[in-house]
Formats: sequence, C-alpha cells, structure tokens
Amino acid sequence: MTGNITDNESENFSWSSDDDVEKEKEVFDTGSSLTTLSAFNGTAEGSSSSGPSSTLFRHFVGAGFSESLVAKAIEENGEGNMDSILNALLTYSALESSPSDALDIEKSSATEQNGDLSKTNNGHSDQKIDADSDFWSSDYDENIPDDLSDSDSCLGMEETCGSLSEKDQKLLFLADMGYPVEEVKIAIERCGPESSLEELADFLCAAQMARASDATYVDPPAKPKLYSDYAKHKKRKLLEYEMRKKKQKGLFEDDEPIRLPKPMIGFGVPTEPCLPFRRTLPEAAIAPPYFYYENVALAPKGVWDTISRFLYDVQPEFVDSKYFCAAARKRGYIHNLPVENRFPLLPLPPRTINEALPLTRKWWPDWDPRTKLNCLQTAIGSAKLTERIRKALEDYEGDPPDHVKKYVLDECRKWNLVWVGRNKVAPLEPDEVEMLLGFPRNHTRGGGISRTDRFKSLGNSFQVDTVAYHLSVLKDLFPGGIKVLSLFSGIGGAEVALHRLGIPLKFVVSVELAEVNRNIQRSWWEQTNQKGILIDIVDVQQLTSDRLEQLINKFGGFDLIIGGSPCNNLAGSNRVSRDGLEGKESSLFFEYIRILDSVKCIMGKKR
DNA sequence: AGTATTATGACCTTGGTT
DNA sequence: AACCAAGGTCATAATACT
Repeated sequence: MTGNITDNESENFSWSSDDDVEKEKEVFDTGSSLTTLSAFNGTAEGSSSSGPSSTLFRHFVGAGFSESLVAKAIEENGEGNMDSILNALLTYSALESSPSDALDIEKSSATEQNGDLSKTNNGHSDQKIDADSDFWSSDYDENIPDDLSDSDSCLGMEETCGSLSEKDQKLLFLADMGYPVEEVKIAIERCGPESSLEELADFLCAAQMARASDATYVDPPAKPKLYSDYAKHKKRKLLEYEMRKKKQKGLFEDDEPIRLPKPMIGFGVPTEPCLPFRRTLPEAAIAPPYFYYENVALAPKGVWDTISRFLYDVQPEFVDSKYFCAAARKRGYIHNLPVENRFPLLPLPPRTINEALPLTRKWWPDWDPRTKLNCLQTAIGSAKLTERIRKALEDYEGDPPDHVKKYVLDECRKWNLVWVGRNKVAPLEPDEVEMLLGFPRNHTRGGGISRTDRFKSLGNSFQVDTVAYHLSVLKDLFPGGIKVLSLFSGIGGAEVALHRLGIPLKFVVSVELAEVNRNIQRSWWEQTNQKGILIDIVDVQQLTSDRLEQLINKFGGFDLIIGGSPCNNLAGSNRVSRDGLEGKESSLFFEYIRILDSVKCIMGKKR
C-alpha cells in the first residue's frame, strides 16, 4: 500500500519533492518562524486576549497561503475570527486564480494539485492515475461535444424539474455504468452522500478488483466499452457538478461541507459486513510521522471542514463506537494510517447492554427497547432524577401508561440510566464505564482521584477498541516498538490501545494538563511493566520546536502523533460555551497542528 | 478547600408533512 | 421549499455538603 513508510525509504517523501507550498513552508520555518514562535511562547501568558495568533499565522502559511496574504487577512479580520480569516484567504486565492475556470475550484488548492499530477506520480497517486488516464481512457476530450448533445435530455431534465436528488442521480448513473445497484448504494453510504463520482467509482472499482482476486467470487468480465462511456459521462458530470456548486454557493464558499456517513462506520468496522475500501490520501499527508486526530463527530457546522483543511485536507473517518461496544460514541478521526488489513482487539467486547451488564437483565422492562447505551459523558444522572422516575412508576401495578413510559425512556436515554431493581434505574458506575470504553478495570480508580473526576476523565476519553482497530495496522509496521507523541492524552487511551494490540511502546511523550490524568497514566505504565520511556509534559506550550527537535534528536523521531484536542467547546452537551473552534479549549487544536507541522519539518530536514 | 449534587438549553441532523 | 417535531450530545456553573 502506498502510505507504508518505513525508515529505509525515506528519500521520496513529498516534502522534498516539489511544489510551492512546501518550499514556502521550508523557507518560513528556517526563517521567521523562529522569531514568531519564540515571540508566541514568550508572550502567550501576557497577551491572553487572542491566544495563538502567531500559531494561526504560521499555519495559514503552512496551509499554503502566502505570508503577505495571511498577514493581510489577519489584520483585516482580527486574530480571533478564524472563519473570517479563512474566508478572506479563500477569497484572495479565488481572485488571484482565474475565476472562469470551473474545474480549478474543485479542490481548495486545485492549481497545486494539477501540478502534482503532472509532475509527480509517486506514492498515493497510483489509483488516481489509473482512474484519470488509464481506466476511462482515450477519447476523453474529443467526445465531449456529441456527448453533451446526446445527453442533453438528461441534463435538461435535471436542471428543470430537479426532482432527482443528487444521490439518486449518482446511483442511476453508476448503475447505468453496469455496477449493481446494491453495491452502488453501499458505496454511496460508505463514501457519504456528498462524495464525488470519482470517489464512488474508485470505491466500486476497488471492490471489484478485490473480489476479482477472491477465489470464491467470479467477477463478470470487464467491459472496456463501458469505461470509455464512463469517461464521457464523467467529464460531463464533473462539469455539471461544478456549475451547480458555483451556482449554489458562490465562488468563495468552500467545497461541499463534510457530511456524516450513514451508517457511521468509517472505512469499516469488524462487526459489520462491508466492501473492501481503498483511499487516496492527499499528497501532503503522505509523509512520516503517522498522525491520528480525534474529536466529536457532531461538532458545530463547518468545524470539521476547518479541521480537515488544517490537516492536509484528509477527510475524516467518522465512526460510532456502538459498532465496537455497548455504548454509542460518535467521533471523527483524521489520520494518514493505512486502512487495509485492520483487525480488532480480542476478545470482542460485549455489544449490547444485556451482555455488558447482565445484572440489569432481570429488571429490564420489555417496554424499554434499548440495546445500546448512548454516549458516555462526563456527568451522570442525579439521584433526584432516579427518585422521580421511581415514584412515577410506583403508581402503577403493571405497565405504566404511555406518557409515563415516554417520560422514563426519555430520561433514561438522556442520562444513560440502566435498570437495577423494580422501578429502579441508576446511572452507570465508574468501573462499568471503564469496561465499556475498553480500559482495564480500576484503571481510573484510587490514587487520589475523586469519583466525579473519574467520570470526567472517562467521559473525555477514547473508546479503546475503536481506536485500537484503526491503529492495528501499525503492528506489522513497527514490530520492534513504536515511538509515540501523545497530545492531550488524558487517561492514556491511545497508549492502552497500542499496548493491548501488542505493539511495544518504545518511547512515549505524553502531554496532559490534568495531574489526576497524568497520575493515572503513570500508574498504568508502571503496573503494566512497560519497558520503554514515558516522558510527561504538563502544558502543550512547553513543547516548543526547540524541545521537539531535542526530543527527536535524542530518540530518532516519532512514528505516531496521536491525540484528540479538547471538545468541550464543540460538544452538544455544553449549554454554556459551545463556541466552536474559536472557543478557549478548542484553540488547542492549533497546538496539535503546530506540533504536527513542526515534527514533520524537523524530521523532514533530518532525512 | 475539595467534593458531590443539581439544574441549566442550544444546536444540529433526520424524517416527516404541508 | 418551508416547516415542524423529535432525538441526541467527550458540559458548565451555582449550590450544598463534607
């Protein structure tokens, strides 16, 4: 697979190969970044007004905008308003490039990507090249006119009556190409309703090829004629899509917003059947180290678009942990890990409430249809509430009337209450939460942590089985152990996941502000007889580029940078300060990308 | 002073109807 | 298109209690 990066093939990483973005980054890092960074580190405490301003600057530049434009955008929009800055930058860029060229708007940095395609074919672009040139080959250009003419009816229909949804259009179209309808449906679900025809076709094609190599399945013979037809349709469709996008959103909006997939299983989960999937990473994301970023899936509008933009335009993988355990946990993960040949932690955890909490079975009324818990949060239901529920139920001998059932069920869902006796519901205990999240029993117990803090720490953590499934591909890549930089690591979900996968932890730098969490992780580290080195860092701002360089020099770089930045400004449960990415804690996201970029640069220079 | 308890909506998505 | 209704969400801050 294309992203497999081992130490011995470090020469052809993309940062050294080409393009202006990288050059700019390089120049910037060797030059002014030092001053701005040190200024930032030095004055961060004092100029509390707008936190990571120079970090912002640096990473807008890192994202490919020129320094002067970034400076201008920040000056005009203020440091606090990130969206405005982004909009301004996108506007500048759009104005700079020719606005008449529809295809240039397709990707946010279309011109650079075109350059990439013509210049470099290494790494990830294999499949892309296939799709663009080989597969739907030849008469790409010549046939556009008569293709347009012979498809006018179709086009006109769509534009005038517009009754077909975009999804249905894609479905019909791909079905027309000879793909089975069921497969197309799966592809659309898996790639998301907003996925492009290219993505869908890639998906379907990969599935077919995978099956072709599978002895039990006899693939129908390929039909070359269809593919050339496809080339024509594809061209027209793409143009059409661009037109519609431009019409709907205007020039300055970004691409289609990221949508949540249904079902929310990302590139697959061990418990659900799915087609094999291959993905093509953006060029900029294919370079060591591996990174893995996590946050809540249901963030305010546009947040994931922004996050994705800062993480090299890698699309998030949205996964609901209800496919791994008995509790839901809808999260987005942006990573550059391979997605083939994943395997789950064994034994598979119980996936229903019934199995996970067998003692509740006896008391579970048949009018409570829940089989999964909702998201495990940081706060639990109050005693007053469970008392109210008990009293509401005690008035009736058998089944309560519907309105009481609804009240009880609503509260049970909202607070994840389970049945522990006749007419008695209760919130989960901390050890039950530990188990559901995949942590060893008593992971967060004792050592001076309060019960309240246990719930808080657990509620803020990874679901270990889910993350481990994604990280499982690292086991073959790093048989001798792995060097991890763990940001906002909390109670150490990432470390626990790697450990349970049997991947030796050679070297872990863990950044965590809360002392109770550091204690938990240190305690786990010692109890599991880890042979590697664990370095605690309290504040993420202590991880300056100097410090990073020092650490990298000492231990030879990092293999994996993993972390989820604080979500409390994004989470729906927050009634007070759901401020999006500009929130106080959410801004730590920019520390994540600062550190990721910094490590990439330092490690890049070493090679 | 630290911990436990409690009350406190809003935003987004989805699905349905008008 | 517009509207509505419903479900779900890695939380915060005031208050009470040790």
